[in-house]
Amino acid sequence: MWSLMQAAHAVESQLEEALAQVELSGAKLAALTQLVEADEPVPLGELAARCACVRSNITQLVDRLEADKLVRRVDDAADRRSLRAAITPLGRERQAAGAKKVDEVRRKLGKALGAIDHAALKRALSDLD
Amino acid sequence: MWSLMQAAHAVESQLEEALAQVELSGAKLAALTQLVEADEPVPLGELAARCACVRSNITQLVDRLEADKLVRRVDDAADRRSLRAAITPLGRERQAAGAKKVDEVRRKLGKALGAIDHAALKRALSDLD
DNA sequence: GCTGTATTATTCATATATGAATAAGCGCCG
DNA sequence: CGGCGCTTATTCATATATGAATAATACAGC
Repeated sequence: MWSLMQAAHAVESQLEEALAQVELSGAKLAALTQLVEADEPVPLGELAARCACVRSNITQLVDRLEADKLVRRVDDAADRRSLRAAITPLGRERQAAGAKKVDEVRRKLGKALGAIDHAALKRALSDLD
Repeated sequence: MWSLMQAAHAVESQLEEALAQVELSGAKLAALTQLVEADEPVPLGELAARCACVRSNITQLVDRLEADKLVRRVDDAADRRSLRAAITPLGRERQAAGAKKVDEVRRKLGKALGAIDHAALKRALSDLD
């Protein structure tokens, strides 16, 4: 159990370090990736759901992304309560750069990680509910 | 890679949830456990090293543990810069309760996790440096 | 013994996360 | 239509983590 968590932690560190080289964090990249995949402005609540976190977290994350000029808040025409996160051209670029970094890490660690029993891991996951 | 991290994340959630039942968090239990194992007051910098985190983190963590009456700061006779974290009787009780909870989780997840290739995980760990 | 460097803990700013409380707007039901 | 309940996002308080800057103390070498 502890080795599992140590390994995951180590992988996370590698990812964060690689992403820092393009001025991103895991959280920021995750949000940007959702926006790229949606390919249209996404309501903040929806974004929270897709990032599997609570809304107040997204509020702050989008604050920071907006300060970085990677995302803009746009009004929702249909519902005045709702704001949508719209990715900027710079945001798209940054997301691509981040995805590339992640892929490099994935490749670098692929061999060692590939040796882990994937089926066992999946079973572990299903046992956690 | 993603399943590894998901699995670790899920295990962490289980642990935090179990620990919450005895009013502890992972971070608090880790610190208390170090103090129990040391069996004497530990300088805060030393505690930071053993918890694998930076000093300022320990400062805050010990603030909270002190507020919980689980730990006391005591002066170091030999070095007036240094403060040591001393576990209280209540702290010992709480640590024991927390360790028990962790063990329950370990047992509950042991079977699924046991099927993971431990050697592969260790190799992955060594490849991360 | 004094001075400069290193080490101690703390504070501050920041990032990420949660959950409770709040404010604003939507929509249904009577 | 009007009010009430739900959903929206935000704010606030808190927990955890990092790293930079600060203050106090220790210690080595002159």
